[in-house]
Amino acid sequence: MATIRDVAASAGVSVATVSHVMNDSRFVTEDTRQRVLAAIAALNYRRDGIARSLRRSQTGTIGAIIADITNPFFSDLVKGIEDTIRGFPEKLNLILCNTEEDAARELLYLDVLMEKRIDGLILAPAGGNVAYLEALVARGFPLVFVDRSLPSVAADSVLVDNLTAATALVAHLIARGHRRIAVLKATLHASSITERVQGHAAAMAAAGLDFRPEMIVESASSIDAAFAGGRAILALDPVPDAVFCTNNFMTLGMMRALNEQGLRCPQDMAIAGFDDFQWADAFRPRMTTVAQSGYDQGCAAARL
Amino acid sequence: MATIRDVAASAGVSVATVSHVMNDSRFVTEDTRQRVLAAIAALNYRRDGIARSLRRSQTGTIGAIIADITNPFFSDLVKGIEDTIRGFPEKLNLILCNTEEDAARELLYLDVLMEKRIDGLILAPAGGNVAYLEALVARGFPLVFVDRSLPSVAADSVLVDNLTAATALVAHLIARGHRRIAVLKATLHASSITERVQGHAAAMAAAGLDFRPEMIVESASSIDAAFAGGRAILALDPVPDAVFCTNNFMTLGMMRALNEQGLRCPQDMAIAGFDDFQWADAFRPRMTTVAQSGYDQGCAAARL
DNA sequence: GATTACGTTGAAATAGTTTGCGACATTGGT
DNA sequence: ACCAATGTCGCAAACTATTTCAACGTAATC
Repeated sequence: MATIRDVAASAGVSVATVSHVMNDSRFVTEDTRQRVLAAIAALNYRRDGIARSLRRSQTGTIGAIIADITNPFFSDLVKGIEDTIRGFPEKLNLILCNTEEDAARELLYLDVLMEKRIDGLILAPAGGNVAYLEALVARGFPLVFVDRSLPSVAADSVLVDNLTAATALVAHLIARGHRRIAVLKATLHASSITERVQGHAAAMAAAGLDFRPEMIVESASSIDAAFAGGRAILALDPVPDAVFCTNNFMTLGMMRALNEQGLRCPQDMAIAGFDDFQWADAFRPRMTTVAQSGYDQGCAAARL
Repeated sequence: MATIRDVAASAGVSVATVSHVMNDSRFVTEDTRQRVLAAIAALNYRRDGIARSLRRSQTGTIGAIIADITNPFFSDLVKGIEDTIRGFPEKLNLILCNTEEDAARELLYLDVLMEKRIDGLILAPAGGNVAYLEALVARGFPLVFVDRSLPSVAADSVLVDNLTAATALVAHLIARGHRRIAVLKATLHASSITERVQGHAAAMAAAGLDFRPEMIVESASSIDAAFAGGRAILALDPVPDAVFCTNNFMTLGMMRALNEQGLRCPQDMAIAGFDDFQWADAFRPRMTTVAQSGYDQGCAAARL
């Protein structure tokens, strides 16, 4: 691999000049510039981004630590991030990490990303690691939360109004005559999920309906786990006439449980879900969902 | 930020010793090791991965250039890659790039990833850039293709047998009595897609059915484009009794077109698709699909 | 008592680039 | 002919961790 020194020697100039033509960082006569460019082409020289980063102390990479790229919400989000950073003149790119909602894994990733000297981080926090993150923003590190946030950490965040949206969604179910509305709740230490559950409670209370705690069924945030949770809901006595699913894994798992019992939606049980997915509109049954645009959230986070 | 020099001073040893305790690269007496560790903890020192990479000439990052993270096939694939590299003792991580099937963007990404000195690359080639890639493998750079490959580039690749799978799928349609089987083809310069179309032709020929070229409708690889393509197929005369969709975007677009016309699947028209998606089994209609595991392909590629 | 061997540590070279400072050359004005 | 101003470029010092080579101290051997 040719280095900048080889190019300089080949073009008969100093390494400083080569650096300046590559970065347009000061004036160089057209003649010497052409000589340098020719040498670069002849040697097939590419500058070494590592050495460059060391000197400039910025790497041109940002990190994204999310829960699960397999979840359409997050893959939309990542797409939004990438589409946005591609617009910048500095050639940024993205290091992707999946925590699977595991705070220990999040910490591991935080450490290695910091070691890699990323220029900024977009994080859907799994919870925990609060002190670590506080220290980060205290140092002035560019951190932005997405999808959820940690109250004690003073970082920008991109969020939707989960409480209002969930309240409206459950109120809609109530308006359509449903009374026994269960919740299939993902067990996450994420502010988004707890807010959605609060929305359910608020809507029920506003309609003067009471519900017992056992109508909130928890399951891990995966389709398989939600399937089991869905079964539990169908086994409730009395059986609910509607269920509010706190994210799209919950919705899918619930749907699967319904299918398994040969029940139909919405005749036998209505399903209202948080998170839409673009595939849904080609299929039956149609469900009531609150859509949040992962893509737009990704764009906003990247701009921050 | 503390440097290794600060740690050395604080522990009363040389920087060399600090380096060696961090890397276990030579024996250090337990006493001095403890002093060093204590100094590291006291200063909250993290080593600088950039300087480290410069010296060791490896970065611990690999690149993944794929078509579109929004496509469940690719997000499964990326998940497979990440789950696999997390198992390695060196802390690897992944830089993700979406080409949207654009060879020019692929080239851009190739350049910046090379500049970043990635240790390896997993690539779903958009086509083009052949010379560039040939030069890469000639230099001994670790490149592995995934989902598709470029015949002239001598790199490892992880592929499914598209021809056999597509042939079997179309033969299945024929066995169920379908005769006029159209193809909704994604316009990609990807070997995978052309092989699937060849599979359709092979199955038709084997059954003694002939089909006219206008029964192959092309559309860009997105749901919206495939929706338009699906309309075109429904406008064919005579109208086909089945459609083979070459990837999951095509399947979704076709389904949407069917819905729009109030047609039902499979009564009015059968749909067979390449690529399954895990959401599908919760919904109606059920379709015939050939499933390929993006996850497993990602694992295999990462191991290579 | 001197030499060898071994275990442990330090000093300095190294990686490839950016950048502040200064050197040299050319031009224009007086 | 001289001075100042401007234009163009080179030198060398950063940046931070790794690694080689050499040196030190201690113990063992002849």
